[in-house]
Amino acid sequence: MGAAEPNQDVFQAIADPTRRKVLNLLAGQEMPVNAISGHFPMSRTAVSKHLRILADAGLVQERKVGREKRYRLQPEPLLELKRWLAYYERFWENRLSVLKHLVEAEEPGESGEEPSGLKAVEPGSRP
Amino acid sequence: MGAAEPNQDVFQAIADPTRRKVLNLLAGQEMPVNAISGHFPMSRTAVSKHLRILADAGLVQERKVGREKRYRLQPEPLLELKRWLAYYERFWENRLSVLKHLVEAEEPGESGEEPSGLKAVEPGSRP
DNA sequence: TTGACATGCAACCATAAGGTTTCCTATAAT
DNA sequence: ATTATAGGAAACCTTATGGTTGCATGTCAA
Repeated sequence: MGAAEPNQDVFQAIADPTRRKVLNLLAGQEMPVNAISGHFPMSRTAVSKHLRILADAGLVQERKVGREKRYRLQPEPLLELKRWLAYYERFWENRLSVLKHLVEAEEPGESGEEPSGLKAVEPGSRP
Repeated sequence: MGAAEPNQDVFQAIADPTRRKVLNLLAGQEMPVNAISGHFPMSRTAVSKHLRILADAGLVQERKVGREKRYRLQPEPLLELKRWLAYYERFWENRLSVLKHLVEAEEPGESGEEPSGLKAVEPGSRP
């Protein structure tokens, strides 16, 4: 592994299924490393490395309590993902309104955007 | 590389910056491989492999036109990402609302709000 | 036809990524 | 003091991943 430099990419961080599961675990509560690693078939060290990657991406926050280190979810970096996604959202909404019923629990009146003439701009960089 | 098995993971597919840029290129229009690879500092073959990965993830669709193969965006698989994100959205919305309360410091009437005891369920699997 | 263009495939390469084991350092607990 | 617990760091291994070059194939243009 080798989480070399800080500020890892969020897309990269959530690419791994194990890390996504970790995020899920930490969603509800704060947890120490041992408790977390108990949910995985790999060594504690391996989980620890995943935690470092998540921390580098800013997705979890660590807090030392006694001899243990508790981790908690820090969802803010996911905003970048959300913005990226929002850019493409218009494309599929445009094409398949039939699939709309699959997108359950969607807020009504999200955004009334362009009908068709969609120009390609770098997603994630909005004025 | 070696795009071994079909049905690659979407999270994995969008983890690579090059592939995200490819998606961005294909957002507006359909493009042949050569035109796509023209936007990258790597060989055409390399881009072609990225296209295969995207295709395996269902994010692009190919269509043969004469001697060229045109690719177009197929955003539907991003729905999975959206659902995954939606699960975590509540967490940061929760926090932001707390922040909002702190900043505004308006009223003492913040009783019936966030119990903060959000239970962890597997995201992406909704009843 | 003959040749130029557009792509795919195979073989290969270097490095990153996920994992393991072994040790080392703090902090409790007895 | 001594021992047990929680976690991290170093060294190492294996496989994925991103990339290259060279060759083969299909298609359009002359």
